[in-house]
Amino acid sequence: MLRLHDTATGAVRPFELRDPGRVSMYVCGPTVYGPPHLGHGRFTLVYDVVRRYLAFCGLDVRHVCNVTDVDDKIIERAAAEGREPEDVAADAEVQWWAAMDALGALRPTEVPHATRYVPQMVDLVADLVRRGAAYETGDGVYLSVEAVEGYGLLAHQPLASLRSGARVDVDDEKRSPLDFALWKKAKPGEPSWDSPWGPGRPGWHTECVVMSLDLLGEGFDLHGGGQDLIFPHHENERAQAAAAGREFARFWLHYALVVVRGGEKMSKSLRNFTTLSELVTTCDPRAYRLLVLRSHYRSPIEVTPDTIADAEKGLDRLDGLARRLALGDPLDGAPGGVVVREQAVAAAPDGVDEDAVTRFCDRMDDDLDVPGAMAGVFDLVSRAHAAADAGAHEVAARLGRTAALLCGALGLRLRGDAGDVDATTQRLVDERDAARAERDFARADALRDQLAAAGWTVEDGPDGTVVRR
RNA sequence: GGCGGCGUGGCCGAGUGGUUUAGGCAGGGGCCUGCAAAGCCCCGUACGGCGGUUCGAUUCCGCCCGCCGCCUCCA
Repeated sequence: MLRLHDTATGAVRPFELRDPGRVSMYVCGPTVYGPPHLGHGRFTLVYDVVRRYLAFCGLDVRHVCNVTDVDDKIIERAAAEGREPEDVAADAEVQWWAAMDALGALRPTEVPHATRYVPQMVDLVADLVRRGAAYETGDGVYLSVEAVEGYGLLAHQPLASLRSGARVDVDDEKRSPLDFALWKKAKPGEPSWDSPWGPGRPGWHTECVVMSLDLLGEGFDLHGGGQDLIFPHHENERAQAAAAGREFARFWLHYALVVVRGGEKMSKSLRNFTTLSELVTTCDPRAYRLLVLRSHYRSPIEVTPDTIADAEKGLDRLDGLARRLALGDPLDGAPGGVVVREQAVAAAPDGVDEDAVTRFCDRMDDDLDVPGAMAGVFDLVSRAHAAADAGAHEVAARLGRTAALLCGALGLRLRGDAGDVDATTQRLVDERDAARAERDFARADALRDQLAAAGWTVEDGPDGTVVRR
């Protein structure tokens, strides 16, 4: 039974589902106005792993991830570039999915867009006004946080102390500095929709309330995002749902942020980010997944050239086993693109090491201790090599297959092929084999140097020379 | 000012009240190899500081120091 840390209670507790066997999860996706960076990559990878693990356990997962396609940032960007806001959003969204695909993440099962839900948002805001929880001002409609039972639940702070720390500008029309916009009245040139309060657009927090409840229903299982969304975004979502008398998320799952050298968080506003497209050109995207898998989701990860290089080495160790044992990829042809434990165990003709799978799940069930689970995978790698060295090929195959299976469960594909070897390179390899057969080692070494200069690592195995990049 | 988190061996990074180790990377020794590479075996007696609880704490409690996050937009 999976146990998860819930931000609302601050405790790790059993992940009990609303509907047994089915998981409903909603994660706060991007505002599409610029290129996604490493932090967004972690976002996608963390929830990709959550989803895959739930599926691995045999659960049917609905994974909703919204796209915010109307927002101040988009409007500002459009104005600055002399473009239409919807074009800015559309282009940024294309970039978003390209980057997430490159990371090997499954697409969410549903991707609602804010602009498609405006009428329903208007209904929610009107309902909140009707209930006396929201009020109209000169520039919009605001939620009165005073009217919300338990405001501060996620921030773990009472209303008074939140108010004392508030850095927002004083607005005479707002009853409390913490009151937030549900509806923003349109200024000239801004995208707008009709409403009882005149033309305008929805505030940021409202869309997630409406879309999550529409798609997943009240009391859905899991709501997630980065730790930077806890307050005010998620607090304000919960506040609206509570004020509207709707049951909201049962669990709140927040992951820690990506930090740069020195521990400062990576963010667009600090301008210290690396885009995912840059990352993917400099390293194997699987290395970034492994980097994310090596730390717990609630710990910050430091991404630097050194930590990426470290992950690449680890990846090479995993790939090395796949090469040696010619392991297949359990994700190839997997229904839904996910590995399911029971099916995988049943399908493997020579079996898998079920003890290792159980240990893996024990670690994962403990609030997703992915690093602990991966330690077990690396342990399998060592044991598989040792078995192969000892000539116990069936044992080695079973252990190796298990390692590949568990990597696949976390969305990490191992690569067992050495990559395409071009004709020129193959000729050098053949020449080197011939030289070695004649014990002309000076020539063999010269050829190895030549191959190395071209970026190939040369390995002499029992079946002759093998090269790889 | 309020709230929360973190400080583990050269580096990254889990975990735990005590007889037996996370794991990866780097490093040292050995085996294998024509030499390498890959792989295997062995090696490092780590838990910010000061007190307290305890038979015993890195693990619980308190204080202190340092770092970070949130309280404004942000994955």
